[in-house]
Order: sequence, then structure tokens, then C-alpha cells
Amino acid sequence: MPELPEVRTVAQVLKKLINKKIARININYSKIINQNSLDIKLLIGKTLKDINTIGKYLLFDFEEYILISHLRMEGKYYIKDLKLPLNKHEHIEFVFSDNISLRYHDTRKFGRMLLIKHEDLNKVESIAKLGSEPFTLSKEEFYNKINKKKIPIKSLLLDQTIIAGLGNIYANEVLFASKINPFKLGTEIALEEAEAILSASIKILNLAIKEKGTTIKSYTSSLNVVGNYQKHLKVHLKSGKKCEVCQSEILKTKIGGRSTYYCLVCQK
DNA sequence: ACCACCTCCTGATCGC
DNA sequence: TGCGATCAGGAGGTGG
Repeated sequence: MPELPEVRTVAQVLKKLINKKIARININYSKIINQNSLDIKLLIGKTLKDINTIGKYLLFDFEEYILISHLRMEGKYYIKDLKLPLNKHEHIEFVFSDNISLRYHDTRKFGRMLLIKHEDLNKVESIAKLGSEPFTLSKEEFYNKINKKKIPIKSLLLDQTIIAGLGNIYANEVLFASKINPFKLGTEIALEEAEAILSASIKILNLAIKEKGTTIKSYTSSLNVVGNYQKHLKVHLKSGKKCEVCQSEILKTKIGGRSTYYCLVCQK
């Protein structure tokens, strides 16, 4: 569950753990931990002070440390009773001193965690290179970042160094809402179109945050978080269905290897 | 520097 | 039904 609205939802739900102290940590699949990471077990005895997000990154503030977590395709956090045995996809377990068990679950094992000292946050390259989230990105800055690139706008929206937080679902939805063809190159996007993309991004992400994200594959989670944005989807996964605006058929194609859904008539 | 492609994994679904 | 191929909400690394 990995785009900005889903990550913010996870952060919101996990805030109930703030002010709890870590008693022990079990690591069952160590490749989840980034090679440059400090030893995760340094967190034992530390208290969770806050949880923040930047783009699709979760930032757990543990006193002098920050645990950076990226869910990638399928990472999830479950809060469970300590007594429940670990599921085969629960790779890291953080046990808090009141016996609450926080488990990192990741079927495809693509997610990564990185433990750093607080003051080193700006040295983490992936975070430092991150573009602004749509809420704070100016249309001029966005336009300047895309207007020399001969890359389809769909791929540019997925580039986190240009704009942070959009993933495949919301990139598809944003381009439909702003009536722009996903194949259109960055060089072909006018300033007004860049502005339309930004305002559509803000509107869509805000609604998706309110709806607690999009749940596509139904799954049961101890978090009991089921997003509801899927009822607002206009093009994503809608190939073969009729466009709500013009009634023509929603098409599916690949751009940069990612599934892209769009309406050829509405999106010029 | 830029960009297209490959890779990391598992499980569900597709197509013959 | 069987079974290999393809696909899935992401991004880091490689090499042209």
C-alpha cells in the first residue's frame, strides 16, 4: 500500500505507538535492512517520539535515531498481540515494553528500512534528492523540471526527484483529471498544463488521504485499515469500461514498463 | 548527465 | 486441469 495517501494513513494509525519504548526486536529477513543502516537493535530501549512522512517514506523518530521505512510495493505494518505467531511474511518484529508487537509484513520483500542518526537525515541520498510534494511544489519549479525532458509525462510523474508522492494509481488518475495524454513528452507540456497537473494532484491526494487511501487487493489487516479511494477511480484498472465523461472506452497500455490507463478522447 | 532496461521477490491470474 | 507466462500500488543499480 505505497503511495502518499496510503503512507500517511499508515503513519496516522501507528501514532498510537508514540511514547512507547522498544523492548526487543526480531529480524527474520535481514535484506529488508538497507546495507548502509546502523544496527536496528540500537533501537532497543528507545522511545518512539513521533512519526512523520516525506513523499512515500515513513520516518519513525526514536530519540537520537530516525528509522526510515519505505514500503515499496507491498510493505505493511501490523500491530498484533505478542502471543500470535509470526506470519511467514512478517519479516521484522518490534516488541514494545507493554508487549505490543509491531510487525513489518512484506510479501514481495521489496521494502527497505534504514536506521540513521537524527542529524544525518540530510545525508540520505534518496531523501535529499526527493522533489517537493505537490502541496508545496510551485508550478514554475515543476514546469522547469519537466520541460527539457523528452520522457512521457506519465513517467515524469512517477519520478520522485521531480514530484514526491505519486505512484502508478494516482499518476493515472491525475492525468485523466488534468486531461493530458500520458504519452505527451515533458517538452510538450505547457505551463498551464503543468499547473493543471499540480492542482489535480493536490485535489486527488487530499481526497485520497481523507478516504484513507486506495485498497485494490482486499486483504485483512490487524490495522483494520481499508482505504476507500477505489470508489473514486476514473481510469485506473478501468480498461474496457466506459469513460465517465465521454463514454468512450478506457484504454490500457504500458509506459516505462508500468500499466497506464487513459481515455484517448478526453486526454489530449 | 541522461535514459532505457534489469533486478529485487512472491502469489494471483491469464492464456494456451 | 495443468502449467509456463505475465502481472502487481516501487525504486536502485547498470551500462550504453
